[in-house]
Amino acid sequence: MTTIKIRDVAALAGVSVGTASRVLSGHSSTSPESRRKVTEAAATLGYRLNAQGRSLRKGYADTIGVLVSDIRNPFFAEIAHNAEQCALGKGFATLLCNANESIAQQDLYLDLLYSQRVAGIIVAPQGDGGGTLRSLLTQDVPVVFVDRTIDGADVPSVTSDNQAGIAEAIGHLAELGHRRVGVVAGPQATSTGRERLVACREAISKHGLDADPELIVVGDFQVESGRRGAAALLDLPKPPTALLACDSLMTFGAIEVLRERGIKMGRALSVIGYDDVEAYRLLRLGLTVVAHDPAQMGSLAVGMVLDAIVGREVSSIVLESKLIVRGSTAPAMDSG
Amino acid sequence: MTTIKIRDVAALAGVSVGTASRVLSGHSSTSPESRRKVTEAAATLGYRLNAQGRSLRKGYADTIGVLVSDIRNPFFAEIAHNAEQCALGKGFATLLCNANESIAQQDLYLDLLYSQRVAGIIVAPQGDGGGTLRSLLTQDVPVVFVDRTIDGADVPSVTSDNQAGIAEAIGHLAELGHRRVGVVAGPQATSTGRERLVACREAISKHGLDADPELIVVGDFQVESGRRGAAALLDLPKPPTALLACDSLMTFGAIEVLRERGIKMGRALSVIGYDDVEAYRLLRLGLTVVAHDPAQMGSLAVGMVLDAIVGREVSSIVLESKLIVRGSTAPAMDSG
DNA sequence: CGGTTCCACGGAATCGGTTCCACGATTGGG
DNA sequence: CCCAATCGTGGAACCGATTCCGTGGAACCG
Repeated sequence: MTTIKIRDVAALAGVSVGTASRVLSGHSSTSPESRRKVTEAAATLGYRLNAQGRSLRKGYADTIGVLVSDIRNPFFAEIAHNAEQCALGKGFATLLCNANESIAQQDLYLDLLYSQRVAGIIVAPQGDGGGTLRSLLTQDVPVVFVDRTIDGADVPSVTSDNQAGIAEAIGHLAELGHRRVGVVAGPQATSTGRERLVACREAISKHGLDADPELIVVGDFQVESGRRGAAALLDLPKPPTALLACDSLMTFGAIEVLRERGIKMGRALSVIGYDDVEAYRLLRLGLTVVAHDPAQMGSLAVGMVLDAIVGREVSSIVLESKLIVRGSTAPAMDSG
Repeated sequence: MTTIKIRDVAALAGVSVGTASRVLSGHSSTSPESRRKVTEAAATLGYRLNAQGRSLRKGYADTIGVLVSDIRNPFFAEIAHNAEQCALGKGFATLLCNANESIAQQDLYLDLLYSQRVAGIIVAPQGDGGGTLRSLLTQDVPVVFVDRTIDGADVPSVTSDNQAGIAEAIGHLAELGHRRVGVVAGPQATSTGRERLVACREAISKHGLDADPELIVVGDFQVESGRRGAAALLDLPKPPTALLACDSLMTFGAIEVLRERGIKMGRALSVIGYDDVEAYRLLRLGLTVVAHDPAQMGSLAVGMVLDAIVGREVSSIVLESKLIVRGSTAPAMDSG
């Protein structure tokens, strides 16, 4: 079956290609008579637009790109889902891409999105801002960062106040009498990984907690690294009495280890997780978490990128990050 | 900044556009000399391909579409992630779309994917196969169904043996002495929802369990409907002693209700969940589940659609679906 | 040394819509 | 009644890359 082009529609309708195009894209004035004939012909033939042809001529597509770092991470899935729904409401379709926490894949998909001439790009970036990302910023496609940023890049962003969230979390543990707090930090190639680690060190020092460097392990935002990190901390000669994991997937991994070792959260060990993910509700006592609002991040980012597309000034937004206390944190048992 | 076209590259390299194209796409023979000059010129100018132009001319793109029904569902996130990684390995980029369990959105994104002239489409379909889906199948773009199917549609698919999985699950409960098994079934607009419900009824009847129709409630594959369903079952005058939820998100919802009511899984109530999702490991005693292999579903679907693209015959695959017994199921307490 | 083959290349047609331009017809105002 | 403005339309140029076709030159063989 050969595909139907606008030429065929025009022929059947007995009008010129130009008129058919005007009717189908609906932007110029056309007579009711040709509107009827063209619409009818298109329906009869089952005509379907070729987006390539259209956006080649128009120079851009009614499409935005959303590039998240890991679609299996429920936090990013929520951002992506919300961004997509919000964009759809504004008449933009979304191309969702998955960098899989790999800079090479991030570059690959940025290239793809740009080559598709999407109208704008929302990205949770990683790396140092080199590679495709840097060269992309010199092009005229609007980019908005979400969740993460790149140092020195002049790009509007929607982020959370990581520093405040972490400070509150460590403060909470300090109040409960914990002196040795283990931290499973995120990758230092991401702004969130760096900010959260810095905030941890600051808060630990501010509250005069044990600053033993062995109490900090660095993971990569994946479940497995949460497992390794938690295991390493628990295996220390003098293990921590509380544990903070700086990302939802690493939190999963850490909790798995506690399960396997029969360590009870909120009793033998206090635990603070990251992102208030739906799945945490499976825990009987609940999980104390540093919470963000991924849904809002997604929709705000879409608003910003659409503003940028029509040339409006947009400025960065920092959302609140706050501690939600549930059953997984409790006073230190062997304190003082 | 005006965008760089292949014409500019050719000019700087001192060759014709034809030669520049041949070098950059690398399919025809070119002299080492022009290869060097063109590559150099492209790098100097920061040339980036316009995919619109290319695929308009070639008639298709090196891109496949993956349309899942809910990206926040970890089961589909896993399928999508795996499909995308697998496709990437074969040189295809993936456009990931989210139907959000809505037929209208499914149609919208199918239209989008087709208008982008993707080389093939993987979809977890819903509805009766009408609308855009039916007309899409008359076009020449290969389609592969994943997880779900549409009755009467002649489309290759990768699915799980729902019937066997459910039979095993109900059999397990029957062996443990349960007579009243509550079921939170999926939406009847999906093949998986229908198959699983039928399998439940068959198994319940086969084992001579209580066939009280009130023991079956129908949800929509979302967390909230799992909550409502579980609550309704527990509120029955004569509540079930075991519960089976037919999807991962509804399982989440059901467990939340048990948490809130302080009902202990594996003691007061036996619970069987669906899909062996990572998050279930948060449960201390583990969750007995009917498990599939979403990773394999994703990669098999990609293999099939790529085969179909090059014109090979492909036939449907039914993957195993099996029960994994963990701590959430136990002998009935008030049995006999 | 002559003829054939093959390679690399330039030029041009092409993919499918959109939009500019020009023209004829219709309408309204003076 | 005539001129001007307006509207709808057909035709053609155009977006950027690929690919077909034809040609010139080098290489190879007899």
